[in-house]
Amino acid sequence: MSASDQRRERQKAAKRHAITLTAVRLVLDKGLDAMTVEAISEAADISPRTFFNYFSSKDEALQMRPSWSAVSLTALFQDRPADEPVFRSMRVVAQEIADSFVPAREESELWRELWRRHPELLAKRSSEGEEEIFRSLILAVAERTGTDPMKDSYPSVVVTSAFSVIQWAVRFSWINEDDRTSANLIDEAFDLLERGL
Amino acid sequence: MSASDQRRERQKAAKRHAITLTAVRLVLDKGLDAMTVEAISEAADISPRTFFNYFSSKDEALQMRPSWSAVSLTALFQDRPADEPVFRSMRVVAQEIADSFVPAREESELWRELWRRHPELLAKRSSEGEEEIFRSLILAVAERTGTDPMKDSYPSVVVTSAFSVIQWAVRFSWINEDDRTSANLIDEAFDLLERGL
DNA sequence: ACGCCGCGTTGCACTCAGTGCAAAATTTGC
DNA sequence: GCAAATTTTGCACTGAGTGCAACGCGGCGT
Repeated sequence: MSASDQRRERQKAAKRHAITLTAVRLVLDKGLDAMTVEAISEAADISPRTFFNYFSSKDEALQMRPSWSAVSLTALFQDRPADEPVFRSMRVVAQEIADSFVPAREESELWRELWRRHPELLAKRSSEGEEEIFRSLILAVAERTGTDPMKDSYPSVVVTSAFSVIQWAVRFSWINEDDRTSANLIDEAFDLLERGL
Repeated sequence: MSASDQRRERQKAAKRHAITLTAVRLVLDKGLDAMTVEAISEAADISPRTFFNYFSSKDEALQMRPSWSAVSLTALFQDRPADEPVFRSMRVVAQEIADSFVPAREESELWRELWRRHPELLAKRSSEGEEEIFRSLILAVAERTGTDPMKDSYPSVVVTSAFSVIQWAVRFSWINEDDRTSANLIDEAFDLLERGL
């Protein structure tokens, strides 16, 4: 039961991933307009109805599944030494997020081309669980600094600005030809924010 | 023609605004789920088809029309003295945006209640012309500092982090009971960013 | 071997958003 | 009051997304 349950999970994840790749190829092949649920389903050899067993919306099929969650990111932050400066700890979180946008090697070109042609897709991503991540991280920062996030702006400002530059760095590095990686860009941006604008 | 054209514009804007108010009241009354295009149209006494002559999507009816554009905001920035520090100029832009989220006095309670119950709507807003605003402002900043925005991160970091805290400030001030206005919060946040995190 | 069970897949019918087109209604200029 | 321009509307259609019930299939006990 546990063994076969896990196997099922793996199979399900694999199939989901296969559908995603099919969808990406379809978009690169025929364009975004041609990407109907029907077309994806046919290409992936499943029924349209089954598509929605794997994705709750059409767009979801074009997004990479994040390897982290609000919980794991917050844990990452909280596991840092308590006396480390808050903003230093945020860098660790930032790099973790940036890494999650690096696809497997064989797929790298596929995604790069998709994002180059349709940069909106790289933006759309975030807003999903973002709300919860923000709340959770802001609370964690407030706890570290011993302040009340409803009174002190610092935790909110740190988290929101950090995430905004993370998003910028990821987009920039994937859309443009540039020898700087998103990790590099995040470092540059964090340096600027740390020393003040 | 110029005279009556302008009148038409005003009438159209007024009608659009009336529909928006109808939609907001409908949501407060019956909930988001009940807000179908058909329901809005009926309440506003127009045909469903006409609804789409005024709005290109259902959600658009629940958003306040910004009083600015990429062009006007960039002009605002560029009209600042050339020797003023960039970040100082950004405050002006920030306050302009914050002001645009203050509804007319009689409608204030309506919007506040809507945003309190459905904070997503306050977030959804931005992404519309955001892309263009960012590009335009980043270029303006780069011009002021005499740098290449593809090489120097500074302009991008300033603009993206500024906008992220603007968004936070607006949301925070409208959702929570707090005696600080969004202008106050933006000042606090900009102080933090200016001196460094 | 038989039948039962659990689970993923599928078909079907339905609601609703959104669009193109052409006809009808209304407003405007003269 | 008439003709042109503009706005409103009906209609038909595509496509997303959902609930439900049926179907297929592998495992499991007897």
